[in-house]
Amino acid sequence: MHFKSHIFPGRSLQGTVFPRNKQGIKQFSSLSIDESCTPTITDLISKQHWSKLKTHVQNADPTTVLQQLLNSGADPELNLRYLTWSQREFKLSQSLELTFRILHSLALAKKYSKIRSFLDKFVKDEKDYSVSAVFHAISLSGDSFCVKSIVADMLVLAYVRNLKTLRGFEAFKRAGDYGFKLSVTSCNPLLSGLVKEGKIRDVEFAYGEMIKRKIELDVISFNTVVNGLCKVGKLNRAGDLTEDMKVWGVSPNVITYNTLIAGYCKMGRIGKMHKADAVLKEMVAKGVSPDEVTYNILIDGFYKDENASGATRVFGEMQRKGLKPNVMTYNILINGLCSDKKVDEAVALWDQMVSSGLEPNVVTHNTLLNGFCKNKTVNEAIKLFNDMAKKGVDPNARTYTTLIDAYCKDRRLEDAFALRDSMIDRGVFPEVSTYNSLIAGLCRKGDVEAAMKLMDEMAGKKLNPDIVTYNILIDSLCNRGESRTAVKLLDEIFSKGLNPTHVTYNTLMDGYCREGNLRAASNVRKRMESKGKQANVVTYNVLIKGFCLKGKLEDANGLLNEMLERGLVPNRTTYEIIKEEMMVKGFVPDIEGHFYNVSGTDSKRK
DNA sequence: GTAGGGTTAG
Repeated sequence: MHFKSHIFPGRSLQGTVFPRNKQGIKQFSSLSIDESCTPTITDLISKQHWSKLKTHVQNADPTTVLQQLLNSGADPELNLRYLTWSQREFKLSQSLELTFRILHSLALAKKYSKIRSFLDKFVKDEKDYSVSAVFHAISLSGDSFCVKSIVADMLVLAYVRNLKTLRGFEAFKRAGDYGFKLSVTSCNPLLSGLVKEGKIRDVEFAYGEMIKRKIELDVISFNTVVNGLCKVGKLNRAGDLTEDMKVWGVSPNVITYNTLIAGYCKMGRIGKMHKADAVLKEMVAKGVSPDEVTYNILIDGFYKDENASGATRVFGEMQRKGLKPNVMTYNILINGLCSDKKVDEAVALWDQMVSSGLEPNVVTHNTLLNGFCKNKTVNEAIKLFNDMAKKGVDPNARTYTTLIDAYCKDRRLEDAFALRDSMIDRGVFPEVSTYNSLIAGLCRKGDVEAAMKLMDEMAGKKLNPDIVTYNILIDSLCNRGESRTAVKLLDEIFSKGLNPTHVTYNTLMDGYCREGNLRAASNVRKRMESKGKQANVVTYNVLIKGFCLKGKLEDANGLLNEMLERGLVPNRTTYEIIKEEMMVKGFVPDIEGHFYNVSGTDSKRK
């Protein structure tokens, strides 16, 4: 018997005009429903007799059938099953209204996991639905405001978990418009997603909204926002937030403090490790005990600040406190020693690590491998690389990239490309950085054509050039005295949605400086600053060098003063560039490397 | 299952 004739014998469904309820959803009159029909359909759905169901409904409008099911009060789970089946079978999208009415009824029945998995698929292949249309559908989906909030909440989470953070944020805002109450369970991942995408303004907006909407923020919410603020260098705001959270009855925990410490460590400011140490003292004073992570962050911070003795001191303190160094601690130490060119000590530490019962992981291997490479002992690196296979530590893309880069820098391009082939053979997929190393190698050789060919190969593998790729190209052009061509790449960078980094601008400035075009260099600086990027130490080094080369020592000195006033720490290069000139002008460096003006009355210029 | 730490390319 045919489904169509079952419901409305002798009438075409499509032509039927149904009365609408107040929400504008078509409704069946109870009189027009053949009571025996829905049980048949629900029975077929529950038994998953899809082909029978298909013959049953094929001449009916699938949407109308869905409405029929909804209004018959059938099990929402079966309605959902019919919904997904009909969409797949008839290659159509059921209306948002009906879809969310089903979700509403599922939520009423507390079948949350069904909703979760449905929404997961929904946000994955949702076509042109605007978030506002979806929210309109939610608002019409039923009577229970509370249940609608739950569905909205799950929708936000579904967006975020499927990396559609922007839509998640949009949904978060819409939820506010409708007054739906969201939970920290979805807001926290949203905050976290926004932080990962560097959308700190949105993070701050969402945070403010959460407070306004009286969503009870937990320690994770605060820590996520603190982390976001730290990532963009807003350390003061991050610190304030740590105070604010107490007002909301949430106490900072070890993760809050670790995040702050890491924030200070990553900042290129003068006295940053002093600040980091201050946070450490503060947390102890507040009764929060530092853990392994705290010490790992500090050790790494001291090494990156080129303060090996500080790092050693903290490492000792960690052990005195009874905290056991873990694999990551050793990785940090080994990396620190390698960057301090003390590869032998790094190897000794590796042995110490092994004898303490810890197993070097792939990062440990990559770190030491890199140490060997950077210290011109590529053969040692190869030995270590071969050891990995024996020990069953799988090399990853970074392992290969490190070696490939070393080969390239060693002008062994053939070996580099052979390694690229071998990694592919072993199922390790090259990354953009792998190609970047190879492109840089070819550029160094002056083989721009081959570099371009490699870019095509990347495109074929769906690997998009990143900002480093462009920086390499820019550097290569600048080295050939084609800074004017290089600067044109900036537009292309923006058009690809990439953001130039300090390196990008600094490389261009360096190019112009070496061409003696200080005016163009300072224009690049202006352009950089107009994008909200302040000159960093390298910027100053490049410009100071440019001025020195032109004999404009007054200007060079002015730049040095400017960088000191801005709290930037001149590095070894800065001093190497200007040492002679500065000494001539009556400045001598002190032990810490800061200049005293011995001829003037100025106090120490830090 | 939710928040913090380490390795590559410029």
